[in-house]
Amino acid sequence: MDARPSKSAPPRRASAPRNPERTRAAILNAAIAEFTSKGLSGARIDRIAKRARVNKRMIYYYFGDKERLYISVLEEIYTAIRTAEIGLNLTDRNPTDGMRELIEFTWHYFIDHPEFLSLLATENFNRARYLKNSRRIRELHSPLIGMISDLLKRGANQKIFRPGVDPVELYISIAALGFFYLSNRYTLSTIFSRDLTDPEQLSARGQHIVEVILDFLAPRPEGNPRPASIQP
Amino acid sequence: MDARPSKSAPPRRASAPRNPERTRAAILNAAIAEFTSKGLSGARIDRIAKRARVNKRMIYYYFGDKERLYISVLEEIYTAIRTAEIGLNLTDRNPTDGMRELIEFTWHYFIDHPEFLSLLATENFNRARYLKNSRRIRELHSPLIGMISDLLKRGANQKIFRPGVDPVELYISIAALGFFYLSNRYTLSTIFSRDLTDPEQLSARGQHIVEVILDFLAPRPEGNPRPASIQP
Amino acid sequence: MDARPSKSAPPRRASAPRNPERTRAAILNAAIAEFTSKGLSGARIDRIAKRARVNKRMIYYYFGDKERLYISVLEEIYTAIRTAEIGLNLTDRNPTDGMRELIEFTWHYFIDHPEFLSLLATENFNRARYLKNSRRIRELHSPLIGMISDLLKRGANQKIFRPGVDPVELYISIAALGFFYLSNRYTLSTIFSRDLTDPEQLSARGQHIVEVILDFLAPRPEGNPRPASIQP
Amino acid sequence: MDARPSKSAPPRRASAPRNPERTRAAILNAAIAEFTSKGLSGARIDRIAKRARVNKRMIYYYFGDKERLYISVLEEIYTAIRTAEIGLNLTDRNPTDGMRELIEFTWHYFIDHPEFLSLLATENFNRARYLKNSRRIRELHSPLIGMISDLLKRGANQKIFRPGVDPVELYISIAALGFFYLSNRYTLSTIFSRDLTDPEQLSARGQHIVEVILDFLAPRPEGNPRPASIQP
DNA sequence: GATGAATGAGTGTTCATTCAT
DNA sequence: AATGAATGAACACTCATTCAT
Repeated sequence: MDARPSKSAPPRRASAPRNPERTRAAILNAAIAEFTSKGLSGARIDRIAKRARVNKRMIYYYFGDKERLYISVLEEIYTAIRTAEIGLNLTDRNPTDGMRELIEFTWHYFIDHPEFLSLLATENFNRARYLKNSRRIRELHSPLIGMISDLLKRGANQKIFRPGVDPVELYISIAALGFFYLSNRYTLSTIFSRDLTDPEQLSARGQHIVEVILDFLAPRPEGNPRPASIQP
Repeated sequence: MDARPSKSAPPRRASAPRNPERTRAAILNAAIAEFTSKGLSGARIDRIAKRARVNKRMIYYYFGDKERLYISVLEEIYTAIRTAEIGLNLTDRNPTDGMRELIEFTWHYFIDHPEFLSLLATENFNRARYLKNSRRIRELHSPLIGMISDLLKRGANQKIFRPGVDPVELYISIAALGFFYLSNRYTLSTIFSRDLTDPEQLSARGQHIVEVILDFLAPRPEGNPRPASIQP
Repeated sequence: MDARPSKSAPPRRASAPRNPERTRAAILNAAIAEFTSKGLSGARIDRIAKRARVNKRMIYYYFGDKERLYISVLEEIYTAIRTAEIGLNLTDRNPTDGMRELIEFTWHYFIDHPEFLSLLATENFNRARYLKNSRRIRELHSPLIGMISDLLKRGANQKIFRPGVDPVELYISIAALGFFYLSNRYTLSTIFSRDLTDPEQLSARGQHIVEVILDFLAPRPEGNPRPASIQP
Repeated sequence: MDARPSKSAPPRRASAPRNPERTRAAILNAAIAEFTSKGLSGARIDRIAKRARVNKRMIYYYFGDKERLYISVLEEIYTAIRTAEIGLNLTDRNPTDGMRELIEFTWHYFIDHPEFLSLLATENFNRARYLKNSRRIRELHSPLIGMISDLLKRGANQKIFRPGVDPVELYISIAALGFFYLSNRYTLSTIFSRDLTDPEQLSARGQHIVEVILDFLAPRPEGNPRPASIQP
């Protein structure tokens, strides 16, 4: 109604104008939140703009379209976890300690980064259609496998790990035991009438995962093979 | 469906008109396919009607709206897996055999029913908002837990399973090791450059899961605690 | 502001509801008007809906999208002129009379149907991209060429027309002399400071066109070739 | 443009920075191309900037807005053809030769300058709304009419042209026979299944136009009026 | 003179749902 | 029980134009 906007109340912005980096980051963060909570087809460009306190047009200016914004989000979150993993520096530890740390790190990373779980669920729902179009992603993951291989090798040499364990298979199991629990806790809590989000439950789950993986890695006692594996 | 197609016959339909049960079933199956491949927000009522060869209006006639149709789909697929599990009749087998059978059944059920994985992913994405509104679901799952409890108890009594294992925690791990591998195989295949859908990979994964779970269930050898669990 | 729409004034509609043919026709006529005045890229689906007093969604229901609506418009106007031409029944007249009638009909059709001129201008601007995709168009135009060929043949036999005139080339000239004058009258009026839309100007132009074409068709007088064509 | 591309050179531009004239010309040429191929409402400021290798803001700096840029384009192309016509120097030739040269020049100018045809089509589509706002345009066209009047007068005096021919009407016909053929060749080729763009067709059309116009200009043979013009 | 960043009002199109028969 | 027609609220994306430097 009033043509003269009052001096005292200019609308606050998350990104100061004329600050491209901040604008871009604000959009990216808003997009992570939106895609996390709504998925790809459920996400709304309008809401992302509002969350980022940015003109909708800017999203297209910086990212092209919804799809490429989504791909940027994927690259962002994958880069984040792989970067954090490298910071673990497991190569200096004894194999068991190192393995336990990796397991616990993974578990806590999943707990602390629900957006990672959610976005991966979304992307797998789409059969990784968008991830496949990302160039930056491919080379990102070999350090992780390298670290795990190193632990397994040293552990086998010291006879504290069984030999012949495949690092990819193992990592998938480490991730699976935590990822599935967390990403599916909503239906699981409902059908089993147990609140899996409860801190005690989470803590117990963490120990369970460590135990399951380390039991699997333990070498078979000589002359005393596990009953489980000698079933006819 | 019609064995005698006459010349003047109108185009065949999945559901003969004036056959309520068949119409309802056709809609439900079409909805399962659509929600599986597109998710909740991505699913289109129009496409479901087309898939079911049914007038769009019929969906509202039989199911009320999109949300209630989706809930019916959830009830349908949960009923299917729990019914199949009861058919296993594990109570007559020795604990190790029974456990292995349950693990393998679960793994193969997941492989054979991608709609189950996909719909659960969708529902968990929505934090089980719709499942919670279903009355039929709650009582469906206790037989499964009952069966697992029975196996664990008998195994512990015979000293072939370690004592004190929680049946819900265990089932979650059994499911996790297969579910995560399958539902996330698209991103995993991409980032690790390995085709996880390959039949050999699937077979190896099945054996891996059995081994991981049975290793965990194996009792600790007396005087020979696993190195893994005694790390300082 | 008022949530209760008053009984007395339900918005009038051009097309009664539940009358598909009328709805379709209303949309088509509105589209002709809109594409005529704004062109393809300037036309607005919203305005067409408003003109047709129809819900915007109905346009997509009946025509698919803007492009297919535009193609339907093209088919409509081409069908109209070719149908009108067939009604001329020139085959019963003497060649000169028949030719004059065709010329005058064409001239007056152009005057009376500015939408025809405008839509053809639009379509040629797009290099007939859309016309080429129309199946219904191709066979529409041979009757016209057939009629002209008949006139030319009879005229040549009676020695009142020169022989060897190509009917397509001739029709293009007949159309050109009227079409260009009318479609370009706006810039021509401006640059030559003469109101070409004035009825007297239009009438004079009609006579001019007849004269130009019939002069061209007249056979060369024996031993008296036209000076124009023997210039060194 | 630059003959000595140095190694460290920044990407070449159509307009070197800080060179106002070149920048302006680059924009104008890019605008001609864009308006020619897309029309007024279809033209995009962004694309013009890209074509001109110039910052979008510069267009506003030099031309004010899209509309004024478009008007500048119109002025440019009209100036070009009228300037070329003056170069013909018809006043020194005999009337028939002069007329034939004017006809052929016009025909070839249209063939060689599709942007002229296209932009006039666009402008007439808008009923010359923008041309009317141009001051520079009005006085541009009298030399052409002067030249035609001179030819007609001399021809009539020498009895090789019929008397009383209106120079504006005649020029419109000369232009019409070529302009319509070329600007509408896309739909005409489609509906008559004949490739009007073919060089042979173009050549035949040129001869046809000359013949039609010169036939019309030829004086009526005494005592032998053309049959065409004595119809009751 | 020149530029990257920012904006608000559209654009064509889609969707779940309801109406009338 | 079954159907074609109709609706309004979104939705992703675009555009000419302006701001700040």
